[in-house]
Amino acid sequence: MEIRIEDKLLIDARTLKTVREFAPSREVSERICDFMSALGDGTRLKILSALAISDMCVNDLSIGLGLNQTTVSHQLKNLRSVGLVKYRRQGKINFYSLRDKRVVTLLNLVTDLA
Amino acid sequence: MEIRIEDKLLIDARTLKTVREFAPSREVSERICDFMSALGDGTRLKILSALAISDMCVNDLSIGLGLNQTTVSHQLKNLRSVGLVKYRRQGKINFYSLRDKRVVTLLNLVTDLA
DNA sequence: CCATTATATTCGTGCACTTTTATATTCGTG
DNA sequence: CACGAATATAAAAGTGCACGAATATAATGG
Repeated sequence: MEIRIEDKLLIDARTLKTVREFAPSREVSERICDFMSALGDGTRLKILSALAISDMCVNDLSIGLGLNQTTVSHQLKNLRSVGLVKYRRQGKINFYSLRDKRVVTLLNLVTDLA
Repeated sequence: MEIRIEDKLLIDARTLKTVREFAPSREVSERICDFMSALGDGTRLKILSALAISDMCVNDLSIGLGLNQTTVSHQLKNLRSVGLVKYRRQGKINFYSLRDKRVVTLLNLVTDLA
């Protein structure tokens, strides 16, 4: 009679099943990771914190936060790609804002936990 | 008369002041970033999702999730260093668990947002 | 149409992080 | 004590990513 790999585990088969079912799917996991990674960077955190107060254009973010313009532009692109910010164009100026205000809630929760 | 850099901004001085005051301090920002980065990795997310179901030892995590033992060990160390998990030793076995169940709440919130 | 302002993009570089391979450590058992 | 199991650590290899310099694009004003 053969011995399955699961028989070597300390946890029971039922728990293992639950663990595997609870695990986020490949796509969901990837979305979550991208989302969290976006919040796991000092520069992006600064930008988000600023946008939590007020919509701002790239130049204001750059000068107001003391960051290079290209750096801000880069990170805004990243934040856009994971859907954290949006912008509206007005002439030659781009006004950026948070796409979902719940991000502020999230940031507060994390600040408590961290 | 001199022109200060702030005079070039579109946002008013008052808003700028608020933005700068709201910005998390260096240390807080770093803690948040570390914390979020820890959640921004597929392997660590798997481990945390598993621990959300049940305390588990390294070997069970390794086999149950299909990951190398050393990889699990490394990532558990990372998760420990940001205070996301803890463990209790029992003989030669280390049982890992979530340090704060609110992490599950956080994960659910993020899953909604992402 | 030229200059200027605001923003984006391309590209190169350096650094940090993940993973793996190999080895060490710790603990239980015969 | 010798051995095997469970875990950790060290070293090496591969990868990704943030940042900045230079350049491009787009819009406005003269």
